[in-house]
Amino acid sequence: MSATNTGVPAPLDTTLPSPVPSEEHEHCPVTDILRRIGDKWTVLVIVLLGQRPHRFNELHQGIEAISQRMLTRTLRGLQEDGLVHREVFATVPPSVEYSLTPLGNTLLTPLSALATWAIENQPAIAASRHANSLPGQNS
Amino acid sequence: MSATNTGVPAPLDTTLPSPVPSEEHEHCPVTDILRRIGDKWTVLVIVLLGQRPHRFNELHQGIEAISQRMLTRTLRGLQEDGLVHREVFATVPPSVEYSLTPLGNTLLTPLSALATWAIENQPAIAASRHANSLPGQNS
DNA sequence: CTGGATCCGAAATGATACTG
DNA sequence: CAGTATCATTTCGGATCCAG
Repeated sequence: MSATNTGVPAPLDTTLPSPVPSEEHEHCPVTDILRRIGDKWTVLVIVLLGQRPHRFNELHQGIEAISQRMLTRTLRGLQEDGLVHREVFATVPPSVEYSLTPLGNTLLTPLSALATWAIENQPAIAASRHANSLPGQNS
Repeated sequence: MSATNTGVPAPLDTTLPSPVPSEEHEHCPVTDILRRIGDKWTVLVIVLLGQRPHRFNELHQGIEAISQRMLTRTLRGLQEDGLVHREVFATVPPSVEYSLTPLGNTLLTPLSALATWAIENQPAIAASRHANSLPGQNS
């Protein structure tokens, strides 16, 4: 049933295209993208690569808390989706340079919007989270 | 594999784990938000609630593929962060209405930007993902 | 220097039964 | 109707070893 809209226009200043296809067979691409960039390190890698191309060890040292395995997995995932370009230089020792593809570069725009929102509202979220986690001792 | 539990007491999976068990390293709020909305169902719930308030079963039937457990956990997480408001009506039978808070409503703006990007570039991503997964005879 | 392979624990998710 | 409790499965993430 796609006609769930009973003539009630959403009074929102943001026009959501229609990210809910209401089809259990097909999942919306929004969820798909969120599942891709919603992991622990993907966004950090994208942001770093958005500044300039990095080599493997540059990324590894730039994030510092990521393991080699997760860095490789993250880059492979981004590369598979066409967001990151991998170029191997047959030097000695070998070096691999990672960079954002044009497609990956366009992701920086909506990602920065979300980042701005997160930074702006992080105190409010932290406050609400902390308040709801505590038992109501005062009232 | 087999049940080789080393006497681990059954953890209560319905209780939300402590957000910060100890003096964990402080990570950027962007990653924090991505970890929150990057799960499997949170965005769908936010979008549905962005259209209009929904009751529990409305959300459950609107998504259809989510289990009661995950719907409850998703709503609890959003409620804890102050993005979703929960109002109980002491009727018979009881009904609970969920709606976006003003803070949660502001999330729709950057989320719609990301949704638009995802819908726009979903074909390109799917094509790249499919091409790289195949043993294609490229170059 | 890059990164694949393997093992392990933790967390997320799903299915189901039960309850006020 | 709106959850909660429990269990099983999958996925995620880290540590380590090993290879080109």
